[in-house]
Amino acid sequence: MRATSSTNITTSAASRTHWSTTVPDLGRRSCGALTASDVGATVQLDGWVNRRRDHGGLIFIDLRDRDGITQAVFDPSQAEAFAVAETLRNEDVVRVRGLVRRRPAGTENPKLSTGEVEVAAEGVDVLNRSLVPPFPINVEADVDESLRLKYRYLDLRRPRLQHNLTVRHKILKAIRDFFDARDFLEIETPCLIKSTPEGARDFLVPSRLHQGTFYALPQSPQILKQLLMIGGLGRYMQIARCFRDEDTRADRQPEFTQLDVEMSFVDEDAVTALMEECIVYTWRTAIGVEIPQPVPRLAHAEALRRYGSDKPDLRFELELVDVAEAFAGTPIKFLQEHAASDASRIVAVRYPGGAALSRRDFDELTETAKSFGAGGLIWLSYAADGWKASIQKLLDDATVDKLQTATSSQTGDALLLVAGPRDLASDVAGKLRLHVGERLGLRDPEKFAFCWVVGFPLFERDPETGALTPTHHPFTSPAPGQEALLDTDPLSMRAQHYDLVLNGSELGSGSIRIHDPEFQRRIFEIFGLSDAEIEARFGFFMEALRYGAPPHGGMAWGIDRLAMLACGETSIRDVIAFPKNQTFRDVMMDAPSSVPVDLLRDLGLALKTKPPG
RNA sequence: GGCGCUGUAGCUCAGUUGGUUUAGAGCGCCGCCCUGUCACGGCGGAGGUCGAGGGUUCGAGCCCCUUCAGCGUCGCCA
Repeated sequence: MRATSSTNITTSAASRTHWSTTVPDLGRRSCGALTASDVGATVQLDGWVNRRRDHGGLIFIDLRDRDGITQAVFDPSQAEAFAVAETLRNEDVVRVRGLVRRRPAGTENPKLSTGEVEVAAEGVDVLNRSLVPPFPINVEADVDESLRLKYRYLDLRRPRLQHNLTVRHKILKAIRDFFDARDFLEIETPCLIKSTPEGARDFLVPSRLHQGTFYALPQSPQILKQLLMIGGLGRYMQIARCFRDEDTRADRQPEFTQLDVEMSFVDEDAVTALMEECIVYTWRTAIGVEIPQPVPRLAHAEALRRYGSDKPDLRFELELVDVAEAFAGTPIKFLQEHAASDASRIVAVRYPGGAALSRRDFDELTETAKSFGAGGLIWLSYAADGWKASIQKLLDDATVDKLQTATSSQTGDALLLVAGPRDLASDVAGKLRLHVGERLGLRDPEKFAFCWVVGFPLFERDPETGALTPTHHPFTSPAPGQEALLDTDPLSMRAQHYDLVLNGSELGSGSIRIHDPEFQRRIFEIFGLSDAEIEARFGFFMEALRYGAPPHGGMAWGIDRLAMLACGETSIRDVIAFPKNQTFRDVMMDAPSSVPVDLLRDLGLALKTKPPG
């Protein structure tokens, strides 16, 4: 579903009338260009038959191209053209010549930009015929996505995808213009690189010339852009393709596009300030939306406390409220324990108007909370005739009043209470907050609420193994002056890391990088790498750090998601020209697919698993 | 990888408790008619391995098992 289908894409006057390189052909027009001021001109239109309305003695052909739709009228007085028009069908490709004339009074079509006029056809060439398309091109019908993907070239003819790809182009153009104006160089980095143990699984490319060895496709240009800084390029950007061989998931593609940026001699404030300017400029230029500045900055801990998420949706308030105090003397044992423990939280999510919900609604909310990982949910409602709660008999008026004051609840509101270990309670409450926001229609897709989240911990504990792992990637520098904590209290270290968040989605993240080789080596060690592994996998990088690596930092944005949100779409597949489906297959080309045995032999490979089919 | 939902005409879908003959509808498609439509209109027509395989039953689109595909969701993805 598109929420911002009304977003206007304006096309410049020049491209409207002459978007072909065909010269000289002064009569050539796009199908969205003609207006009353063209009346009297003889023109030529090339396009697809969007629809034919055959009245027997008069035939209307709606001619469509990317720019719009123009009505051509065929009259028996032009016998030859009329005879051709009788044979036209949807998606045939035609060239129509004729005179632009004003439509008869009362027959104008206000739905078309060209609706005041029509072309009285004098001649028509059929440039190509079309089979009957497997799904309608000329109406916004609901079509199974796998069918759309199989015939992607037909889906691309529809206005929705043409609009989305236009917006995406404008975003990329705005970004490039922005960085070009600030002395950044767009530098291409290779796609055939070395496999390095990073976060995700690498795609591998077997080498024919060096059998038994493999290139890896980059998960991101991370190391390469750091090497560009060591190479003294100073300011780099790239619209880069990245590849990760991970398990499938909604809104994930095995290849995706990143804006990649890196700068030397900068600190966190410099990078975030620049990137903030960039997003403001991009939104303004690409979709005409002004982002209020400054973009709010939230500390990581603060984001978790107030919103229960490190990527909070700031389109609405409904902040979480800690209410442990109200339960200090409660007879309810588990609440009393959580209230007393520093490792726990008791969090209230206010549900405006929630007192009107039925018992059954609250039961459903409880199930929802459980699906988020909660042990259970306590609800409390402030109805006009008194309060009600899931633990009615265990609550007293004083506690209920305290809760109402603490959460600024009004009569008619409800509270959803979650108690548990700090991280879990925050997470569940944060998800409930989003759920309530969703139910109340507060997550308006036409609203854009950006924020920065900063001050992430440098390390976290792997919940399964208990081992220390970098919160983001192993190249992130700790906050200035904290290096010594590595030996004493690593979990207290803050990272010079920053996330840009939009409407509850992480759009991108960046950091100031480590440029000290010894410190980098120690981080790799914590990452679980032995000296031998560091040498084998990152030896080239470690060596580079020793040749005068400048301080540097940067950021990367997910362009697919950015474009998706800008277009008001809910799937990144709708802003990618040729996406893979949910199982990462290209159903149009049929990829991945088996290959001839000779190719494998040339590569020195043999299959252990027979390909299907 | 786990769980859930879906699979019937080209498309979007209906199909009752397992039992009316030839499995329906709208759109699309084909033919004929129609000079102001723009979701044109009128009349007529074609079009189905009910995802695949197996089972239960006198009888299966419907129930059971297996399998394939798609979608959604969670794990996973620095």
